[in-house]
Amino acid sequence: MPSATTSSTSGSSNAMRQSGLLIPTLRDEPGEAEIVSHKLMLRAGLIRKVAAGVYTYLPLGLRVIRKVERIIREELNKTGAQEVLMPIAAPAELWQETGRWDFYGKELFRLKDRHERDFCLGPTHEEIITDLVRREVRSYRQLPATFYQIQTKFRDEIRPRFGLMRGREFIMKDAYSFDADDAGAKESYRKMYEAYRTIFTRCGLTFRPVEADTGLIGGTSSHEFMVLADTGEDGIAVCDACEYAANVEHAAVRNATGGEACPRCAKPLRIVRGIEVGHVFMLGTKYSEKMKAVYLDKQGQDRAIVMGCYGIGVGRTAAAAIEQNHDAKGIIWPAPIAPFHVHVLPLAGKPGAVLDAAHALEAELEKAGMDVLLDDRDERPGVKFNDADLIGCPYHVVIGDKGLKDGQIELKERRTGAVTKLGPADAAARLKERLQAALS
RNA sequence: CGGGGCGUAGCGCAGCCUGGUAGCGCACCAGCUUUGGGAGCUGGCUGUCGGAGGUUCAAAUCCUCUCGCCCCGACCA
Repeated sequence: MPSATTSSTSGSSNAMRQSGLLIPTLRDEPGEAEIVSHKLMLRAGLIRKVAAGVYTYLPLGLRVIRKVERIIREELNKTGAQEVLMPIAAPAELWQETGRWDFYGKELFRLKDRHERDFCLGPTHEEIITDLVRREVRSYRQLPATFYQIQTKFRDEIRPRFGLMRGREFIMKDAYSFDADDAGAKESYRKMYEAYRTIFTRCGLTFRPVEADTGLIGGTSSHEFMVLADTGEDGIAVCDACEYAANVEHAAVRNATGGEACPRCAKPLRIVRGIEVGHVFMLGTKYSEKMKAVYLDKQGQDRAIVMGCYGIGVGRTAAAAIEQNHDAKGIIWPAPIAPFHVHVLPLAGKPGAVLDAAHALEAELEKAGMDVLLDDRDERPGVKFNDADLIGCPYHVVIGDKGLKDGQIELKERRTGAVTKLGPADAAARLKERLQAALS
C-alpha cells in the first residue's frame, strides 16, 4: 500500500497555492449537466467542455486523472505487465486485416492523410499490438507477455453523455496479454482480474465484477467491473445468495427482471444499476489467427498466440468515484485519488499572523510528503469554506485569528465534518497518521 | 438516425406568444466599509440575442434554411 511520502504527482513541490491555479468553481449548476458527477466536475473546476463528449482537464481534474493512472501503473507493473505507448492514428490496412474496418461502424473515427490514405483514430488497439507482437515474437520462450498503455482514445459515440462518463475522446488504460496456450491465457486473465480488484479497491470504489458479453471486441468470455451507482447506464443482475452477478445484456440473464431465479443457485436475483469502469476479455485466437500472430512451440510447430485484452476507463473511474462519494455541498474524494490530501484554509488573505501560520504549516505538511493546496486567496471565509467543500479534499485545516490566539488550528474531515482542534506543531504529525490510514 | 427541448453578457436566466432597437441575479473592475459558512454601499465594464437568408418603416421577437448543445430511444470495451 502506498505511503503518504510517495504521493507527489507533479512538479518539484507537492504544495500548491490556489492563487496560482486555475480552479474556476461555479456557484450555479451548469445547465448542460444532468448527473451529479458531471455537475460537480464542472462546478469544482475539474473539467470544461470543448465539444460534445470532448473535454479539457483543468489542473485539479488532471491531478485526479494522474492519481488514478498511478494506481493503475503500480498494480499492473506488479503483475509483470510492460508499459508501452502506441499511436493514436492507425492505418486502415491493419483494421482491414481483422475485418473491423467494416464491422466497427461509424464509431470508428476515420480520416485521410494528404496522400488520401485511410487512417482511423484508435478506439482500442488489438490490431496495433498484435501487429507488433507478430513481428517481434517468434518463440514460446518469449511468452507469456502482457503489454499495456494509458492513452487517449477516440470513439465517435452515437450519443456522448454525462461528461467524462461517456466521451468521444477519453483516457483509457488498455492491456493485452499473449500466451502460448489456453491455460496460460487463463492465468494471465486471472492476474489481470485480481489486479483490477486491487485497483478499484484502492480508488475507494464499491464495485462488483459481473459476467458480460463480448461485443465488438469478440472473444470467448469477459467480466465487467461495475461500480454500483443509481446513475449507471448498465443494469446488473446480482444474486445476494451466491455472489453471482451479470450484466442484464448478458445471454445467461438477458432481460432478467428482479426476482427471477439465479442461473447458478436459483435464488431470486436483484437488479441494480452499475457504471462499467473496467472490462476484461479472453480473446482466444480471434486476432492472432486473422493477423497470423504465431510462435514456434517446443516441437518447432507454428501455433497461434492466445490473447486477452483488458480496459479501464480512467476518467470514468474518477466520475464513478464522485457518484459514490459526494454530498449536498460537493465532492468527497477518497484519499488515494484526491487532487490534494489537505486543503489549508487561512481565514485571511492579507499578510499577517494567520497567513504566516498557514505558510509554515504548508511547508511542514509538504515535508511530511502530503499533497497540499493552500487557499491563499483574499476571499471571505464563507467563500473559502464553500469552495473547499465543493472541491472535496479529504482533510481541511482551518487557520483563523481567534483560534490562533489560543494556539489552535482546526482539522476538519470532509466526509464526516468532524473537527479536531490542534496545536499547529501537532498538525502535521496527526494529519500524516490519519492520511496513512486513509491511503491504505 | 427517430422523438423532445434549448441556444440572449463569463455563469444562471427573463424578454419572444402580442415586432418598436436588450434586461435581472451572480461573477468581473474601482473605491470605501467589512472579514469564522457564498458581505454591504457607491460607481463602472461586458452582448455580432448561435449563423445565413427572408417579411417589415422597424426583427431577440414572425417565416425559411442551417449549425451547435442537452435529454429519451436505438447503439456501445
